[in-house]
Amino acid sequence: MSSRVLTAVAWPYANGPRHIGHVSGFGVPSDVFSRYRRMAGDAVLMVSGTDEHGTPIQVQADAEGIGPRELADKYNRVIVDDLQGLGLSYDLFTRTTTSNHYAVVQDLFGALHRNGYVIAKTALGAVSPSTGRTLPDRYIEGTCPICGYDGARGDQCDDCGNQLDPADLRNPRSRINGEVPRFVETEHLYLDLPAFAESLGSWLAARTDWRPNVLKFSQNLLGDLKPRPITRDLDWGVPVPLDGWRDLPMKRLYVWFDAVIGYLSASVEWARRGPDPDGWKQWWCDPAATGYYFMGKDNIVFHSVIWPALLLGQNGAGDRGGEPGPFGTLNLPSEIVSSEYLMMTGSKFSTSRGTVIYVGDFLREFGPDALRYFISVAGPENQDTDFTWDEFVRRTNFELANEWGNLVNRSISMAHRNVGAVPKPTAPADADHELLAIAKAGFDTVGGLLARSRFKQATGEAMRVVTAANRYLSDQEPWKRKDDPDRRDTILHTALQVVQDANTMLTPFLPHAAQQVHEALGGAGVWAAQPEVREVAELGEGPAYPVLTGEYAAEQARWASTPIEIGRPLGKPTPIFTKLDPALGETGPEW
RNA sequence: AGCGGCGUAGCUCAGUCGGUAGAGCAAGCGGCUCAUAAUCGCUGUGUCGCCGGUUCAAGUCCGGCCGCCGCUACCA
Repeated sequence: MSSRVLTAVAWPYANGPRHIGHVSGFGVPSDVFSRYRRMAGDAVLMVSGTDEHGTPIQVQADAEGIGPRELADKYNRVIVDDLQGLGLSYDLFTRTTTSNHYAVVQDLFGALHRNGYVIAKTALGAVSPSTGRTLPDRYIEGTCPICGYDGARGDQCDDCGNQLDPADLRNPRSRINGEVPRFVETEHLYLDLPAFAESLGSWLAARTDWRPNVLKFSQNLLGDLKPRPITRDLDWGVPVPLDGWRDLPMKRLYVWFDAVIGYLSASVEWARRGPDPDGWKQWWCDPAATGYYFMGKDNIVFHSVIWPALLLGQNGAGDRGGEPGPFGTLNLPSEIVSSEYLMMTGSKFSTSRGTVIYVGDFLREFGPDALRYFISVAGPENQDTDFTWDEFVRRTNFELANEWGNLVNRSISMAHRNVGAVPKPTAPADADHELLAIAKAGFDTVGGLLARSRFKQATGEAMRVVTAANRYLSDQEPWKRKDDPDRRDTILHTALQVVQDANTMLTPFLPHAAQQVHEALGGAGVWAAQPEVREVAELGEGPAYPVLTGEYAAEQARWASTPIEIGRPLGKPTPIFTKLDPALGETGPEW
């Protein structure tokens, strides 16, 4: 039975290249999940894109001496290439600077506004005198009025920990250029979050299947909901679609507001580029469809509280009611899958401290599957986890190359040398049935774990099948059966069938290697499809841009045991995984 | 400061509903030689951070403390 699954992947911010911590949070888990669901026969729509608005983009653009659009273009391409290289199977990976995105954001804003969930307030805000742009609290520093610490930020003093109002700082200055900010009365629009307290509360109360920490964290926030600004004084962003605001050059929608709507806008863009422009509704408006959101833990609040509030508001289902907006009645998230942090010797990745590993560097050196495997089996699924080169080398050499790669190699080598093709089994023995049964059971076990996003355990269970096959070969010793070719061929056939099964189970984690194993087993065509970069024309006004998409429906991989074809010719295999130099484990790479 | 999380074998980590503590790696011994010196078997180790409480029974629930980490609304 096929069901519609929306995989909504957090949007990487396009102010620089992404590091392996980023992709361990949103990237690899979402792709493993999506590939599994597709193999299991579900109709998956996996969308994301680069998040390209906001002050940090503007600041970075200033630092590089280019415009924000140029900066976004630059890092959008870098990120698209990285994600393509990792094999993340997006149906559409787009960006927030498209006319389609602008239109969806403005339409959703309009619905919220009509339903009464947007309020205007005037507040004292800091602006940069030289540019006139909003200076976000965290870009202001000065002397803490409470403890006298000089490096206090506008929102909080790092020394005494008190929350601050930037207007209270003594000697306030901009961290961007040192100038003294001007505090001016400025009017902004706010999302009236308190008007969702009840509707959000009852929705959250029904989320009994969520991970307890996510649920509890979200429910705690409900007690202290405050209106949240959705506009900024900035010239880089989506214009506010209201009379009197539309043409103001220094009023734009706040980046968080437009970014989180990207899940919807990307789905709409995907449909508009396909045969049915309304196709996105199957994933968003059918109550039977499910939506899984993947992100790092710092992003939980946006997905468990704020995005649901926007959806409720659009639907006219907040505490004040209203009418459904132009998108009809949209589904709220089914599941929030958040990751903890991948750490580097006990602390966060940090560009400034030099403790950072960029995705692009990593891929060029080690390829995608070793990283995908490491993140799946040793990633920060339940708690912060250290990345060490030592463990990476060990996982790659022992688990991927020795246990799995060598199983593939030894099985196919023997069949190639003795038969030259997939051998024909005769009378299977108990041991053969037992191994086949272990493999068969693996589909249910591993599949069940993947459906619940338990990636570490799922990887372990899949590898258990590999271990069982290695043990089987040791026990059955087909290389000693020269005088009994029927028995030998039966053993080899059984081993190859389990290699096929294990390869199927490992496909979500190791899609590139899975394709190679498929071919080594004599298979033709696409086993596991990969995303590709396509240059597409803007749907409205604007330049062409690259997107990630793919023909995943055409792949052969199915979540079931596929019988290997007797007599199919087998060539001499070459190792699928190359081992890393153990010295790497001690020193790390050159860079 | 508030909120959240973590503290389990030398290392990295699992432990759903409370019921005699687990896996992998590392170490040692042995088997096998088909395979990328690969693989298979056997062998240890734990005051489950500390103190107290609930319970017939606590790694698991409750309270307090110590240590580490993260978030606090734009750094996964």
